[in-house]
Amino acid sequence: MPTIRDVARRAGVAPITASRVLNSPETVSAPTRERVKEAIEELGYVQNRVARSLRLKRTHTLALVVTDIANPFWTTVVRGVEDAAQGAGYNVILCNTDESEAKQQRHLDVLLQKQVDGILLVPAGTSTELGDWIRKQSTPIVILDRRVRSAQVDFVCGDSEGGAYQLTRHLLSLGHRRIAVLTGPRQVSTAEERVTGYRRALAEAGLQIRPDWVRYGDYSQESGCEMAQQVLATTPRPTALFAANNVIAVGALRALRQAGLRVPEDLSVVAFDDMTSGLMVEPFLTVVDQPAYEMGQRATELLLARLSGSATEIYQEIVLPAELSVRRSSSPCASIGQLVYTLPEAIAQGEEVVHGKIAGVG
Amino acid sequence: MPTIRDVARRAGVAPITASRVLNSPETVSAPTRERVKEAIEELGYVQNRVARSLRLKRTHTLALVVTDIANPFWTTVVRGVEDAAQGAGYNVILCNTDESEAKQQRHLDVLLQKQVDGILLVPAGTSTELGDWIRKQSTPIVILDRRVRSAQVDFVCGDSEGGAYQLTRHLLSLGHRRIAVLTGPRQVSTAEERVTGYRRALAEAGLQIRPDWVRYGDYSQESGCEMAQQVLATTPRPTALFAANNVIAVGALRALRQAGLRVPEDLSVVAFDDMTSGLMVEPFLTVVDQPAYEMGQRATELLLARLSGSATEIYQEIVLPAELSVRRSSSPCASIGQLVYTLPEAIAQGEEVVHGKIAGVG
DNA sequence: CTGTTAGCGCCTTCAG
DNA sequence: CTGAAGGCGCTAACAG
Repeated sequence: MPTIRDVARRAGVAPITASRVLNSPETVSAPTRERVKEAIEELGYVQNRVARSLRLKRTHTLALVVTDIANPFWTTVVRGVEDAAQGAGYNVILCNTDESEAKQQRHLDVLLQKQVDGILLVPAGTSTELGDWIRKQSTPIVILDRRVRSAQVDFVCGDSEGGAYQLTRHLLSLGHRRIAVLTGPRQVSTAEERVTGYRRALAEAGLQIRPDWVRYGDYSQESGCEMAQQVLATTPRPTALFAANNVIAVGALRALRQAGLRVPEDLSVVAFDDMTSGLMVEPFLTVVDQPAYEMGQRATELLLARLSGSATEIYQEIVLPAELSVRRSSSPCASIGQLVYTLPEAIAQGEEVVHGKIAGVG
Repeated sequence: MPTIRDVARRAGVAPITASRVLNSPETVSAPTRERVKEAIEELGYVQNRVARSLRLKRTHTLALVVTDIANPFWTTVVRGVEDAAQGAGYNVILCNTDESEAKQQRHLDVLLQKQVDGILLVPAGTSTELGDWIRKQSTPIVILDRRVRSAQVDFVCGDSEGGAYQLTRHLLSLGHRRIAVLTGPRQVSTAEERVTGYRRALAEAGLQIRPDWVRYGDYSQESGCEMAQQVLATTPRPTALFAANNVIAVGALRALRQAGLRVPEDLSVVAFDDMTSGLMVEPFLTVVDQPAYEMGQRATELLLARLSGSATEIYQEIVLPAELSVRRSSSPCASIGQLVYTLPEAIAQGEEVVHGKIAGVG
């Protein structure tokens, strides 16, 4: 492998001159430049960016640490990150944590050792002390999707609460009153915020929250299936299910099928996150869709801004809107045809009210 | 950022000793080792792997260049690569080419400059001279999915011809005679091999190939939609469509819906590649599924074997079997209820035979 | 078991 | 506009 010295020798110049031809050609006279370029061509010289990185203390490489790239939501985020990074001349190292904090820490350690210029991180599991750890690092880190405690960090996410609120409102507007939510781990902000949105919509409608219809799991298919089975075992059973992500939704739908229940005839199902990016022929599931691509893109732009030092000192929090797509999996509630939004309306309709809440649902 | 010299100074040893504690602890006496470890701890020392890579001429980084990570097939391959790489202590830089050879070459150049230890490449577009280029490089490269000309390279792929043959046989066994194939670019090996499998199955069944039922496109949804429209415009129109990948299938299904045709009642549809890895609730499409995860895994293992020099000198070609999953999108042909496999059988059933082929279909 | 020397390939400084 | 010297942080090779 020829080095820049070989190029220089062949062109009859000093190595630094060859270097300049590569990195700031305008500072070299045209004839010299030509000779160097010829030498490069003849030798098939390939610049060694590892040496360059060592010298410059910049690798032009970012890292993206996600829970699981196989989830189409993350796939799309990855694509957004990739495109934004490539556009700015950066490469991306991809890592999966599978929600394991140990794996996450191992990845982060290696990434810092490899001197990546910045890290985009979807915190795995609970990641309790991650916030403190991040603040100790000098490498810029942007957090995606899930809030970390003590949030003195840049953060980009979708509107979990708002999206959950929209989905729940949608179900309410279809006349559903008995709505269960199947969510992720209690410590994961998205899981909790989606429950919050659900609660808000129910509260606004004057409905009580029934605790056994709020189930926490681990964002896995198995968990979705189990949680669905659990809420189906309650009496009266819910008329609608809200799955807090796409994977849970799949698990829940499996449980429903196993129970011989049809969607939406017997039960409506709605979910957070779309299933696949455009590869669905006739999308079935009513969802709120987060702008996954944009999330990756914006997060990367924010990270790059930090790298170039052009970002303000204040940490940013970017919340992207989630958009409702009503499809076939949600339909009017068979038992209750009428929407009940407010307590006064409920009373007007002759609903029984107990302790300021509509009875018979909690 | 403390360096290994700082650690050494603090521990009262030479830098090389500190280095040894990191890289081959067993060669250092226990007490010295402890002192060095303490120093590392106290200083919060982080090894600089860029410097290490420069010295060792190994980066422990692989590159994976795919056409589009957003396609769930590639997503799964990526995951297989990731896992195999992580397991062996390697990181993966991900690049998308979007079928652009220019983009591909830009990526490859940078990756070589970054001194990646090996490259996994899904050749973009036609990549005519890629084979020659690869042989010139000293960096090990494993080709995925698509054959390159002059194949003195390691290669891992799914069984395109066999899979296409299976799908076509499946349609034939349902009584279909008028089967169109919608494939990718003529120069892409997978596109051509899938047509070959289709031809073989038809030939075996004694059926003529009708040229306007063999359409070449570019593996895009638009292309799939257009090709479907084109074959639908023929008379008599096909009773079954074979889409040579999942994206084409989606485009074709869109075209069918726009034309008001039901699947499978009016037309059967089968496809190469599954849609999403497990996120489909009730998979609809009959497909042959390539073992995408395993493909990534095997390719990575092969690459790693090359890196460690343990691989034989002979280039390997690994062809993984594709597996048929019969689902709802394919059903018995309405007009012909009976399977015709061989010419003699056809004659026995009173079919008109012209030039040794069954008439009325070509 | 430990240390000295030297150099991986590049680019910043400072001088010509 | 061009060059000489030096060092980024690390680890082989060779002493001791």
